[in-house]
Amino acid sequence: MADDVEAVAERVFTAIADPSRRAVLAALAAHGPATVTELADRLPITRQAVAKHLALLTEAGLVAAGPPEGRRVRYGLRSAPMQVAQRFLASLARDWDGRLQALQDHLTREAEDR
Amino acid sequence: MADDVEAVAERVFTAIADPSRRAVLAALAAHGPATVTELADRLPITRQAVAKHLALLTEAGLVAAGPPEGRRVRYGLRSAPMQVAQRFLASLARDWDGRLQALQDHLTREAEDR
DNA sequence: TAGAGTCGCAACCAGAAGGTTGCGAGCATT
DNA sequence: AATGCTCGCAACCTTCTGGTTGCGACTCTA
Repeated sequence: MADDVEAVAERVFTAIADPSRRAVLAALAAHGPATVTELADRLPITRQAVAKHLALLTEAGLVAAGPPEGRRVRYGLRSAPMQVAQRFLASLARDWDGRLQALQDHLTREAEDR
Repeated sequence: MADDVEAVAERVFTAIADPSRRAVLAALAAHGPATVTELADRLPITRQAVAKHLALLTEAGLVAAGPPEGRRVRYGLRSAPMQVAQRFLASLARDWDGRLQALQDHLTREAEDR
């Protein structure tokens, strides 16, 4: 299903890297679940543009379609993938700092040898 | 200077969303600071492609050019922006959970009224 | 001083991304 | 039955992006 940590993180990052997408997420966070047209009203883009962004956000797991109320479909936030991305970032930073520390030691040793 | 939290986070996210860029960062983390051509040797892309990615990564603050050693230029990792992005993610998730909790309460109250 | 290696700049190309417009189809309300 | 919504699909356009190739310039060393 290709849902290992890095894959999830990649989708989350590409998702929230776009300003329009962040605007969609912000609108959902501010006013609660909403339909496509409601979001299109609040945002400066077309309904179809919103729909495309919602598709991508759904793919990333950040958003999910609620139970269909007649013909209307409401989308809501899902914070689970964010925590995965967060952990990914944390482990990355940890690796870097470890490497940087090792490099620092290495340079120190080199300087002492000289 | 446009270096508020959201701007930094956006650059970091777009930076690490790309697989080639993550590969560059991984190479730097694994073998320590390196020059453009060294990185191009380890990766399946051209030197110029690496150079472009390094420019973007530098712009994002994730990488920095070390002191020039003659003509050679070594690039190293900087983890500071990662922590900014991490905090950004954390605050986002917190906002969402708060909103979701509020919505949950709202629905519960509505159900009880009925 | 003549190579060999490294770097930066510019042009170019194909494909992906963000966005719009234009439909046709399903539910309502009147 | 007719109007008025909302939704989904498809085509199209423009810009951004990842990547390559082709130089010219600089540094080091034999």
